[in-house]
Amino acid sequence: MGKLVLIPRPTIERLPLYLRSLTLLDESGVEVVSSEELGRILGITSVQIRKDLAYFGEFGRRGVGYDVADLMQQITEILGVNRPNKFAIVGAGHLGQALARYEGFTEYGFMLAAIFDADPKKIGMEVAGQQVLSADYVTEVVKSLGIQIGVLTVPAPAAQPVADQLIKAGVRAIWNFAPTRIEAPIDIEVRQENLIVGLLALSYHLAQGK
Amino acid sequence: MGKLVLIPRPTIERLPLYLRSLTLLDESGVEVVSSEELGRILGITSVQIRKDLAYFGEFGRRGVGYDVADLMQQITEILGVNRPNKFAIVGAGHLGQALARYEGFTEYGFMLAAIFDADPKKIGMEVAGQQVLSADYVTEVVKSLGIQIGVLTVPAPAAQPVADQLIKAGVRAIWNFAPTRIEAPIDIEVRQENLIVGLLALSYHLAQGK
DNA sequence: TAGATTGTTAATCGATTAACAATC
DNA sequence: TAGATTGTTAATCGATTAACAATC
Repeated sequence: MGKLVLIPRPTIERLPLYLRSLTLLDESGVEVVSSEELGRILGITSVQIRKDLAYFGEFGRRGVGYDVADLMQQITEILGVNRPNKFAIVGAGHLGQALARYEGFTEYGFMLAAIFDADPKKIGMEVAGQQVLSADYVTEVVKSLGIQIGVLTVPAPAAQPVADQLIKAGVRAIWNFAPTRIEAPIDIEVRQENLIVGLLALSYHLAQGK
Repeated sequence: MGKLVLIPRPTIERLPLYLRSLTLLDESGVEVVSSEELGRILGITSVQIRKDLAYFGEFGRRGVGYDVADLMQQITEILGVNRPNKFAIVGAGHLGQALARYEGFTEYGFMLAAIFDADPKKIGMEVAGQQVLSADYVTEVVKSLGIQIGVLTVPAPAAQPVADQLIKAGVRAIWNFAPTRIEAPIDIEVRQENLIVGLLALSYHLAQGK
């Protein structure tokens, strides 16, 4: 049983969009939505949406559409946001602090369990209800709190060593904002988020006069 | 002349990675690099790199490799980072401030030309050497300073109206961090950066016990 | 039953990878 | 010349879109 077909990465990345729109629809009292309507809201074709959902099951009713509350529930479970998820931030600079205070994460049950920094000036500071801890305690704290997700907002040279510590401490997923690739065992999910890429891609389009 | 072949989006997004690695190589005195070596550094196959570069010209020397300084220069021009690029941030919350202070952008010649917020408490605050201006002046200021890139770090409901103002003021590219789609004419390049997507995609992998 | 809309199979499109000729 | 490495053409792979049967 289980995943015989590999789910395309783009499909996984669209699920959060579906979830968000469904939540908004639910809040405005809508009970049923068609893939056509959902597609209009998100700027995605209805076929794409049906194809994506079909990877996980038959959630709709032919001739009718999808039950908003039910589909929300299904996607919530698929994405694993039906339970609190603890994450730690390493690097309490501007970006680390901004992510720590980002309310969107809390809405989906993500809890900032710890925030670390190597700079003595930052240690002890309060950020989003958490005291900044010394980066020396990453392994210890992450292990004892059972934190599963690590967010890296450290300078590039620190990224790999900190990632190693996080992995050793039991983290299973790493969200890396440092502009450098990190190596990790295949069972650790690493997501590279390079902000420079975003800005330079925009710049490219300006440069092409497009 | 010109773009007869459409450049794949993934190719454009890899160019900044090449540029970064080349800069590091250049700084450590390396003068020539092969696609093989560059690929090893970045975790990308050498064929991929050669294919990507070939869209823009013949930059290498067969049997030798690529001249680091020359290739840097070429990519710099392709990406349009060979001249100062002005950008404005709308939304001086935590994320907006973090982006305003992000030093990586400055390194590539991006200049924060203005930062705006609608909240009277934030107006007048100094962020990264700029006073936060009232969002009422977006159109006026963006137009008079000739700002071409707008960064949106406003709440979802404000995203579209602010985007409209930016476009009216002459912005040609928008980097949208608000978790909502924005509509824009096709000649305006819009990049959607949804942080929730990143975290939920990681969560998905945890949920699948992968 | 007729109309609407899903879920699935087949066709197309786009990007990556493989193979290899060109050439330094 | 032999070895190395690029640039390009062809093959493969993966994702999206089209077509349509199933069914509410």
